[in-house]
Amino acid sequence: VALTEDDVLDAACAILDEFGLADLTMRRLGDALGVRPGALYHHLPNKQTLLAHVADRVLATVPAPQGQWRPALSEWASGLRAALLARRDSADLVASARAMGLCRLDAVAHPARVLASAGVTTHDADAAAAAIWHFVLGHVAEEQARRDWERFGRPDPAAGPTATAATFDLGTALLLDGIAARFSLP
Amino acid sequence: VALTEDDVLDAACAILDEFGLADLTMRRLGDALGVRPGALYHHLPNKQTLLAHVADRVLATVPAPQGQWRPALSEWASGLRAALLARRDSADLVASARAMGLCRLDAVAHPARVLASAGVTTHDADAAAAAIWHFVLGHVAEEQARRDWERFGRPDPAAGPTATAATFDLGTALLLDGIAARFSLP
DNA sequence: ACCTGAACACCGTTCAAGT
DNA sequence: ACCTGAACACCGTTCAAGT
Repeated sequence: VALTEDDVLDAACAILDEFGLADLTMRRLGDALGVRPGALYHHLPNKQTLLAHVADRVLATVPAPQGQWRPALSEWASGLRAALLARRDSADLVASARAMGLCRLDAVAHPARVLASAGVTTHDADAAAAAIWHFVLGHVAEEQARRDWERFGRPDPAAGPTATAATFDLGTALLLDGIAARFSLP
Repeated sequence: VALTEDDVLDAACAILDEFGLADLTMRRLGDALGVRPGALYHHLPNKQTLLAHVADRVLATVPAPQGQWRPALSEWASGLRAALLARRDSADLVASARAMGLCRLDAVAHPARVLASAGVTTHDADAAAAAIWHFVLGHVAEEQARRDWERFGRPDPAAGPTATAATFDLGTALLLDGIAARFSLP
């Protein structure tokens, strides 16, 4: 039976979760699928788009925000964080994939629309949604990097304040408070 | 004359600015210094710490915050962004270097102290400073990624809202408004 | 159409041997 | 102490040739 692009993506996700982004290599991927590295290029143009498709898979699992703006954006932020934490090293993946435009932009367009329909300028709504997006990606990137580092690093004793669920909740609360104050939303 | 660790870092910064992080390789670095790749390992244990030292150099140029909390944090945020934008691809560099603890933690400790001396719990101050940190790094990472992509990518027509100076200023304003509101600071 | 086999042009890192 | 020469174990990608 012939290989599918979905088969390749499934195997890529499995390697990612088990061994991390540094070990997700075209050769290892070929091995996992019982195929030579070159065969992968019949299903994907290059590694870059492979990673972009994995990033798209991750973002596809974050639920679209709905309801009143504040709970909607709050749940969107934690939903995005949960989706990223569920797939190892995916914050870096999504960040670089989005930069090259291969990533689904809806991810940040949806929350912007929520703010826009609450009465905020589309210009301000875009910027505010982007601010939450950047905070979440930066926060989770640090969480996942530390997780990778702990997996085979030293105990890493007094390394300062750690990025955790509590710092995440406070960060998003600050942004939502700021949105409420600056755009005078209820 | 013998090579210094500073010589290696200087050459690394030059390659970074001219060719980007993807082309900053131990072999190219050796070529730029007129030396074999293996010779670099007499001055640095590995590439990872080389990158961490470059990240430290970048962070060393961001001025420490002082004065009233709001202008102090505002200037610290834009100072951090300016320092990162001055060195190509440095946002990714700093993010990964900080994850492994090799980076100077003072970078985020200073703004936290500003908030603490304004009357905020050290716990909350740490989290709020980390929130600004994560936003800035996420924002600049996207700016630099897009800059890299434009350097030899397609025109990239309607790629949605771009990370720019305006979105940066609004994002930090939201965070500062949130800090003022949540911690009831003047 | 899909895959093999084999190559091309690279990597980071190590280490005996020279000076 | 510092560097060379040469190797080791990898990379992503391409492409004729097979089926």
